[in-house]
Amino acid sequence: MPKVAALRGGHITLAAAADAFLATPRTANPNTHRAYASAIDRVIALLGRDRPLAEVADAEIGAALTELWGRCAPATWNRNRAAVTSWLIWCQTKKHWAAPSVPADAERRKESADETRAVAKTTIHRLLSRRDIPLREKTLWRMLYETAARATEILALNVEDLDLEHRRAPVRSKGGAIEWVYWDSGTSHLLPRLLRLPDGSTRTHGPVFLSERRPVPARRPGAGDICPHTGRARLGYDRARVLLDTYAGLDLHQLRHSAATHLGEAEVPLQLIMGKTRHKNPRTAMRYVKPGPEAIAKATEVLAPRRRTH
DNA sequence: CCAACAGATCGTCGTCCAAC
DNA sequence: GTTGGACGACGATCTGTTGG
Repeated sequence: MPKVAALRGGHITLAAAADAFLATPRTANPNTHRAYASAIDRVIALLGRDRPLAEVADAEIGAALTELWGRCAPATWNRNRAAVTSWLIWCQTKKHWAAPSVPADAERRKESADETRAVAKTTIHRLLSRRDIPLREKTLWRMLYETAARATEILALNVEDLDLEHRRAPVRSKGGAIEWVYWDSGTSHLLPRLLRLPDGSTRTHGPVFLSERRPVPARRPGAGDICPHTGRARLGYDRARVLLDTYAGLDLHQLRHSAATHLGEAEVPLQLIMGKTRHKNPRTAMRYVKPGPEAIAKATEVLAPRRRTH
């Protein structure tokens, strides 16, 4: 490192270096900026905001990362480590400041793909056949399991989206493309009941899943999230999450993951499971497909030479 | 009228996942 | 394998309802 650059870096505090980095627009997405800011801010708070950047040793960066996120999941560790790495490399290469590096021993961790938190098929079936579950929750959970869709996608559905005859509905993916989710007879029986109004008629428009209370004036949602028949607001993700947690101790995502896992256990081909879950990347879908001992034993039989009887 | 309650929402941080 | 944008999780908090 040239002496001039080292001198320039010597006057920069951690806080100033962080501010300079974060003030430089990197992406248009505010979430990314927030994530970077959060990670870097916690590190410099630990090390001392007013310390000169040039005086911080590599090992201190490593120790700070370990203290803050050493016990978090690998994905979290890697993400925050990447933010700090990006910041320090920017200081070194773009600004030519004397700055520490993320030490080699604070290496990236493997994001193991084995924990899917899928629950047993019997657990799902027992939950869905319970009699103390209100119609709305029962329909939502069954629909989530049968469609293997993300909870936000199902909660975003409107009555006019539902193709009840063909047991399917379009969901909009990120690129704006239309993808279809499919359900089975269980959901098919429940949906008409859910859409029925007290006077016997049927809801034709607006959110499929509604909150139980009228929206409070201070938090009135947009017109598209209000049922034109009842004035109720669309059921939100968070409320739906609390309900499933309360009744069953499960997460909404576990219904989707369990569906994919159960399809895999039934030896449904990976391509089909990907079609169902609408995963673009086989690696993602493969996380949920874990052949059990029985399936492996059965596959082994294929390799055995045929016995011939003479 | 008040306190307890429960549904609904917010704020913030953690995790997922598909493009690269 | 890496990255960063999108999305989920979860405790805290807000708000309307209910029973006394």
